[in-house]
Amino acid sequence: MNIDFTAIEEKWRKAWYDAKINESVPIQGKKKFFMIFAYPGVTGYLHVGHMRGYTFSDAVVRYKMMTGHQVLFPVGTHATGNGAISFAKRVERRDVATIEMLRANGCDEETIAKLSDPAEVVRFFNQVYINDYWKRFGFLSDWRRFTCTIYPDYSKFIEWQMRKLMVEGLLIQRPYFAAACLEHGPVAIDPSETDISKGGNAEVLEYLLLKFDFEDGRKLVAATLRPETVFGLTNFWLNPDVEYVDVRVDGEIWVVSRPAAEKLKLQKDKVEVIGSAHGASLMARRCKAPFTGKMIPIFPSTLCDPNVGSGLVMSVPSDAPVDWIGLVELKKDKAAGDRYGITDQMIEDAHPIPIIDTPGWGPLPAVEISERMGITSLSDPKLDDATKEVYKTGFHTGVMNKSCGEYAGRPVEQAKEAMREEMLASGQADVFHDLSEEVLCRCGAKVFIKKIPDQWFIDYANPALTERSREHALTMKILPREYYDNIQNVLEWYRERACVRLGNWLGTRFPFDQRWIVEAIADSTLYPVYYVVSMYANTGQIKAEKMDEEFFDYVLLGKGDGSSVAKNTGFSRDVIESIRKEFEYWYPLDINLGGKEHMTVHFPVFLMNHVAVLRPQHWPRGILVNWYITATGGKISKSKGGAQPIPDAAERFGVDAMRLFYAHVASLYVDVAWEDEKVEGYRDRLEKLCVTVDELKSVTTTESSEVDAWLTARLESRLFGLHKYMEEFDLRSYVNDVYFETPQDLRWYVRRGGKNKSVLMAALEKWIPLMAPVTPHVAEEMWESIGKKPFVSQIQLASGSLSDKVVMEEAKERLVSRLLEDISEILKVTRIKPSRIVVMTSPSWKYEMTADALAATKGRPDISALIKKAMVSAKTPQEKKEIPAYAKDLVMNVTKASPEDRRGLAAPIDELEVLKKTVPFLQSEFGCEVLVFSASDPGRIDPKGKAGFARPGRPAVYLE
RNA sequence: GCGAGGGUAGCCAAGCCCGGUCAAAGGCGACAGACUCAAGAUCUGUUCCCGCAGGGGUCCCCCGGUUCAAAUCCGGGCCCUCGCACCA
Repeated sequence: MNIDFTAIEEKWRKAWYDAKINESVPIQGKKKFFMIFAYPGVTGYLHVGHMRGYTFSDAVVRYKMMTGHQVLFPVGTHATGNGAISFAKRVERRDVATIEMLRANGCDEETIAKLSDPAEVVRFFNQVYINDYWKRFGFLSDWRRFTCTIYPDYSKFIEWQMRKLMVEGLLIQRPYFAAACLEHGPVAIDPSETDISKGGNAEVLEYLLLKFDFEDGRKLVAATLRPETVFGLTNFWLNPDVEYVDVRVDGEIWVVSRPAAEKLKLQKDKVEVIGSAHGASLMARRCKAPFTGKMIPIFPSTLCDPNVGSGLVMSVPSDAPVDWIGLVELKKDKAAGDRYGITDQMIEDAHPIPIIDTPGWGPLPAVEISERMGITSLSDPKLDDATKEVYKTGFHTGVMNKSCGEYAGRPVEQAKEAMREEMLASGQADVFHDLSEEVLCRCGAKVFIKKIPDQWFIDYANPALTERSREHALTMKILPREYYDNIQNVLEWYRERACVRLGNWLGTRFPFDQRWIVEAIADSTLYPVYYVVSMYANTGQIKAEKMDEEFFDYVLLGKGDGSSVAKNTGFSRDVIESIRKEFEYWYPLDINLGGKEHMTVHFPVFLMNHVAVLRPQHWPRGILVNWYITATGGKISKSKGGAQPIPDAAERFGVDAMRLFYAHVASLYVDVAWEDEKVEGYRDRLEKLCVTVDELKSVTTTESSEVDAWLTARLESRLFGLHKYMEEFDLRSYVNDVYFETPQDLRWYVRRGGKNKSVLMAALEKWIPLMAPVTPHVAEEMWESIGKKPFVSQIQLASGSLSDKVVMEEAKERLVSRLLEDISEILKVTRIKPSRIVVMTSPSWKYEMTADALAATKGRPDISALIKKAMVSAKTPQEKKEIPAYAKDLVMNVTKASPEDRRGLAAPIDELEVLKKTVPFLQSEFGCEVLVFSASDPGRIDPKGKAGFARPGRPAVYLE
């Protein structure tokens, strides 16, 4: 069969949206379910991987809709930041990759021309996301509520949120050191290099500047990451070929390199270059080390890079391989020594001083590792690794040794921090930020670290807020389970977070200072709230410019007076009241689903902002995290492309096949590679199911059979299990049952001789709706094909049950299928072609003993009690002989039995009767005569004495 | 640096929290049989090793431990992946 999935999708999509079944309306008194997925940033086309989480959400929402809930499933987009701006810039300068990517996605030239405007970029992609992705996939989202973070009404909401945070005392100001281009302001340093043209992997390093007193009162300033090593100082390094400058800082005169002076100007107030000093002139003189007061000589080193740190370096040859090798080389270089007046004795005096005891290392790790790695020259590239290794092990496992004064005996990790504080407090040191590698702005200019003296932060470290959030998180449904635990730690460790920024960004102006734009995380954490309001703004019933603090306070916090709000905003009182009522109805948010990248950023602040601003009854109730769909070779990247456009994939595989793939290919909580063949497999599966439905609905026979009751019961029990899965949002198990196990049931029914039209139709009427959450288009089509009225999407699913009757029917059929397996196994092993099969059910005493064993079970049944009881009522000597062995066997089986087996064994079924009715089926399966006896029937046919094998649930078999 | 997750049969992937139901679900692939003129589709069966009676052996990255019992718990090791540090 060749099914035109695209046509089916189009048909039902249109039908749903025409009938507006996606529009959310509160029904007071009815249960509600409110779910969102973390809206995507508008930075280009999405790829097939992104649809995983979105589709999962839609499936959950559809399921909820079919189980008695009014649902709200709104969508929006996030355009704050520089994504659209940098996209527009790439288009403007006709960036080849960007243009090609647009064309590959079917974008025409006229549109491309428009996309050099960021606002157009946002408008364009908003439309792409809605139409080409979400509607195309049949989402039952309420489109009337769509919002975007740069809409004016959304901005009003963000302003309100910032005001509330201010009132709560959660907005604080303090200095901050940010990467910035002097021309273009702050830039983001990240591997995708959206703002920059070089240096995406750079890190911001925090150096400590140590001040060394020089004889004339100036201070030589060395930058270091390891202040604790001052105890091992032996000398100072300066580059004789580099120009150094005198800089006036806070009344002191510092000597640093010229680039360092420029950087300092950006990070400290009133920094002034007042003179210059050539490195060579300082050679062989002495300076006084901070902290220890030791006098050390100044030696030349060409390795002092004026662009790194301060351009001056302190030398600790015991723990820094570079310093050690520097000394070794200097010793060999007589010419340099002579030139600068450095004697052998001076170098000799600069021998390494052991300062840190590190397990597994000798007293001088730098010397040791240089020898081990065979490093003898400063040009050896292995120096980097050597330095890292010594630093890492020393920092984590080292202890300051006895020559470290009051710090002796303290772990390096602690000593470092304590010494830093002490030197800063005494004015012997200062802090300096620098980038670990060169970073260039898009404009080509160098990026520096710049002090922002008055940066605003949201105080997520606030202890009360943290505590309340953590407590609330414990009451939430957070999946996967690991994250439920881990979010406690994330919340605990969460620190102040910069919430506004300068520069050219899209977003909302900070209400307390218009120079700032609210940062992209800060404006995307409380927003589920806004979907309640957005619909009214979209329809023009309320106007952005009038949405003031009083308005939001009233509808979201229940504060104030409705008539006053109406008067001041000019909005209709009815509208205001219904927004407020809707908010009270839909909130709190039941589930927020987002990718795993949100675990340490979005989710914690999402939670904390709710806790900070809203009333407790409106705090969120659940978080679901999804892992990624990756490309076979690695992560599918938005910017780097390489993945097929979503509409193309939809056309090629069918939307429902993709939806099925997402839902079933793996648990939500693992990454999984996208493979065309797999998706094709799911498409084939769907086609098969369509065929199955077609065949079953065409059955016209009305004869009843033994298995009619079983099929009905089976679906009851499946239904019951499915709801259990969905309580845990375990869509994968749900799909496995609906799409793979249930068709097996139907096949078994037919194989067993089931052919009753009305039983089959009843089964289809139960089964097809179960597919509606995951493959809704195909489900609607099937539903229609069996003569039902649309929409299957709106059918209420039965709850299912595990009643005694259901258990008994399942146990009966299990008896039959197990017998079938046993016989097949024996046939396989013996390679007999049977002429007759004899089946023997257990003697009654075995049933009795089994019942006793099951009843006794709390832990293990008592073997001897079972034996004693059976012996008393034993009728024959043969029986007495069998009892002990059987009892032992039974106890083992009962302890190991699954709940299902246990229920089956306990079910009161007459095995002899059931099996006698199965004789025709067995005869046709094996093509020979089948006889059924009780093992205690004197007339049984059992020449090889197999009757003893009989157990309840597992009759004995004799073949010949 | 700070933090998280993971290594299961030819492949993908459940199971692990709550030890016995586990030779380990399901899918894919492969093989065999049925149907068919044939192929495809579909259905049935097999797919770690041994076995002419429904059984036995070995197994879930490696090593060790706890236990009557470990894929599952604990300790150590090797390897992989990912998140964060004003991209969102």
